[in-house]
Amino acid sequence: MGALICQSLLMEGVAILNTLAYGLLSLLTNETYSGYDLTQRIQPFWPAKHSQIYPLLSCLEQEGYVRYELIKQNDKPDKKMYAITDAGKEKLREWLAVPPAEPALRDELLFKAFCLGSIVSPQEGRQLFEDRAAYCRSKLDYLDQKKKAIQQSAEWPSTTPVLNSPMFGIYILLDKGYRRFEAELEWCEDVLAMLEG
Amino acid sequence: MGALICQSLLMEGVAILNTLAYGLLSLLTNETYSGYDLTQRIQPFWPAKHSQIYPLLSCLEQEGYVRYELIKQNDKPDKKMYAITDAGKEKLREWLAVPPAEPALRDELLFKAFCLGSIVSPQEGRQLFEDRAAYCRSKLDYLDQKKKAIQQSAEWPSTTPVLNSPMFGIYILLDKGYRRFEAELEWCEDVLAMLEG
DNA sequence: CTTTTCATGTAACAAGTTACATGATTAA
DNA sequence: TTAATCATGTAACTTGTTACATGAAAAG
Repeated sequence: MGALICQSLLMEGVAILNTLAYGLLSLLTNETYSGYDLTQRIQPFWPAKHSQIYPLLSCLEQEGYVRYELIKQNDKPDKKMYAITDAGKEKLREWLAVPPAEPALRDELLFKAFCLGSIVSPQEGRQLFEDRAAYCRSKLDYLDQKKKAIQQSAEWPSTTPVLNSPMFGIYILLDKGYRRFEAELEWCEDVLAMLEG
Repeated sequence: MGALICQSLLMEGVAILNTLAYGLLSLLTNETYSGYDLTQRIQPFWPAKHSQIYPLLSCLEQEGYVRYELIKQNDKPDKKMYAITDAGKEKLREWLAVPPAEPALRDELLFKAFCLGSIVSPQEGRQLFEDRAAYCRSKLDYLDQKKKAIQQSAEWPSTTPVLNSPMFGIYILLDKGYRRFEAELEWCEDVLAMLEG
């Protein structure tokens, strides 16, 4: 798949990148990361497996949007640390100005919840929503911890988020995640209350 | 693609269905729908195009999980009204007991928001978040309207949602959507305030 | 007069997942 | 001793999107 993108060029010789590729470039704007790092960090924004990331990275490298340095390690396997190039930044800047596509949420719990009035028993429903509530709580714990870590870091000068800080982007995304799971947890708790009474 | 699923059988001769297939069966538990109807109604829960729905429906029909009646229309094209069969309900019931996979959210705005601290100008940021806020408001309007329509319908006996009603499932999903976009809108407004001050 | 809605389908392609492949270190 | 973590890659497959194909009615 990666190979195909590398070859697919517009008439002017401009490579066409997909959202995942722009996502990788976005993550690389502040720091250098290995393919392994990127695979983990991209999950909250755009779920993808390493088998999709690695070929895409070599493709971005061939196109000159990223470059890597091979880091030899003793205790762990060697790794390639990727950095965005000026061409990559330029490509990303163009994309940022394009209005984003509609967000896509795929959640099978919604189908199962839909069946609550018909073929799902309240018993099964309780199980489903208790599990999801627990999932939300674990996400909230994690995000809270991350937010606090940023607020205590050296690059975070004031109590309120500062636009000029490179941490600003990460901060508002953690905040987004927090609000998302907060709302979902409340929903789960309200549905559970309905299933009882 | 649909053809492949129709042929892929476990050793015991049991067809393997994907989430989209179970989603279609879920929607068919209360009412009969055409492929066209299903394509529209499934969007909020699991985005899919008609080119994916139609072959899947014929596949489900071949496996005996749904059945259709051909409805001839004068002013509009003829259509196939699909209904779930007993075998389909049994298949769905089995699936409902299986713990659901993690929800997958893919939203390119998140990447663009991430770049706010680095290469996105506050000007561009404002545009992005104002557009998303408007999108959320339109969704909230739509969902509010739908919720009110249910509350005023004949099948909705009391002021609070009733578990036994077949409307219960739809109601809690509309509620979920409402909370989701409410939280997202607040986030957009808070980020916009940060971009100003 | 052009676009949207209704309605169903297929073909070609892009995107995403699962499985295969390797291998050392470390924690449970 | 089993599993997880780190680290990179490929092959085979499934899932999802775009484009092609048709055509009448209604709304702007």
